[in-house]
Amino acid sequence: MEVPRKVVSRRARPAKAPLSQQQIVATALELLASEGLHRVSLRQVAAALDTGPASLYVYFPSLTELQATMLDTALQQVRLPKRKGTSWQARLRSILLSYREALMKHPGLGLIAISTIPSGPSSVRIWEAILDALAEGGLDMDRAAWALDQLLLHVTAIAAEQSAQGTHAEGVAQLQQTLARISPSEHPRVHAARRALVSGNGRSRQDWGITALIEGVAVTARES
Amino acid sequence: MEVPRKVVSRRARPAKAPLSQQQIVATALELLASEGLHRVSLRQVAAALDTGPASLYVYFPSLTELQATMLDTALQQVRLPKRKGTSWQARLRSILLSYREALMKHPGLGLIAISTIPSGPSSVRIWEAILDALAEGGLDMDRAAWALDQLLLHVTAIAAEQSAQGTHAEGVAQLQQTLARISPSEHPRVHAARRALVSGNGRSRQDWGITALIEGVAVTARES
DNA sequence: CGTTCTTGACGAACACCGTTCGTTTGGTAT
DNA sequence: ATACCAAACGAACGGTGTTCGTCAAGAACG
Repeated sequence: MEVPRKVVSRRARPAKAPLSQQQIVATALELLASEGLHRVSLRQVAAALDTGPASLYVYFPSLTELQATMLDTALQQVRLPKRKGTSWQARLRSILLSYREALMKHPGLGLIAISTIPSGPSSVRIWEAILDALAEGGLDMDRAAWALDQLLLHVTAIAAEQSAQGTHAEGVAQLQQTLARISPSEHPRVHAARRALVSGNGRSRQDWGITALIEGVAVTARES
Repeated sequence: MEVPRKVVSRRARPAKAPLSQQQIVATALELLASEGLHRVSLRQVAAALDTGPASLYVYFPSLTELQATMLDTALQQVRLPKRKGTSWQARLRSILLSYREALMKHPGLGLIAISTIPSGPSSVRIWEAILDALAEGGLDMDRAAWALDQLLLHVTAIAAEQSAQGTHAEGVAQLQQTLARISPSEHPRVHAARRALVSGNGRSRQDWGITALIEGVAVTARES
């Protein structure tokens, strides 16, 4: 049995790929949606583009930079409500919910988002909208800046948590087991709430958390 | 030049290590504190213990499990206030601040915490204290369970964010650069707040965020 | 039209990583 | 003294991000 030494003539593949930043990012996001985060490596993305890992370094200086671009691209889909008759809290809430949705659309993006500081053009656009809502709520600039940070942090954390759990759901089983073994005498509150702690699809819990944080922000605005 | 084939006699190293779970975890935490998170690999921990990576698998089935144990060990240091004359909000706040401090003591632990669901004995102890405070605040069980989840998530996110930034601070520079280029006409709010967005040591901002979230939780309790 | 120059593509290699397999070994029970 | 057993571990497998030097194709220029 003889090993064919020469590869297919370079002419066999018609023109190869032009290869561009956008194409790479699109492929990576596609891969992220179909496979998990742990399958999105530089090499896998390169393989999906039918090339080697070194080729991508022409367009991105590092994997981190690629991920940042992926994140910014995904954040383009965040919808910003027009300034209408709704309250500023409602507007804020709708932005944050859209933000969460954008992150969750590609599982794993949440973990990327919490490891980097998003500062792409999409982010700036979102910041503007959030600051606008906060200003209408009466927060001064410093408070608004703090609020912006903490609000986005919270939403990002929600997405990250879900990303991680989606990846390896064995941690949930671990939690259930722990809760089942709780001693009623030693930890009565936990024991009583052991069902509530794992109930819910998470969605309503997250919604409630976001609302609560906005409410808290509003309260500190009033008493300032 | 001849390669010395035989290693040092096994007798040279007096009795080797007894090697135990606790010792491994302690070494790993030490390594995490001194070096960064990216230096805490199975192999590095094993090397610090003067052994090979395979040896650790006797005590931990995977790196993830090791990290979970590290996390739980670190959370043992969270201080729970006695039920005194202070308000339930103040008690809750003090627990969460201690939680944050425990995570931040070892940079990188935050990222571990957000990727796993802490369910060790230390966590249960903390849950009990938090649920107790929330019950005093008048929250019913389901709400309290949600609040517990969101509060710990937020604190964990704070620690994770700081862990990531500490690892590679070049993202901060990226942010500063982005803010410097903001067009005043296109994004007036962001431009006006560009200083406030990077000011502060983060500590006061985080404190404020935690307080705001607690406040929000309290509000929803009142109106339930 | 022929030649130089630039730049994207990429094969190969480096130093890591988590994990597994099979063997060795030291202490304990028989 | 012997048999056993679990801890220790050397070596390897398949993966990772990144770097380096080379190659080819197109542009620019004489």
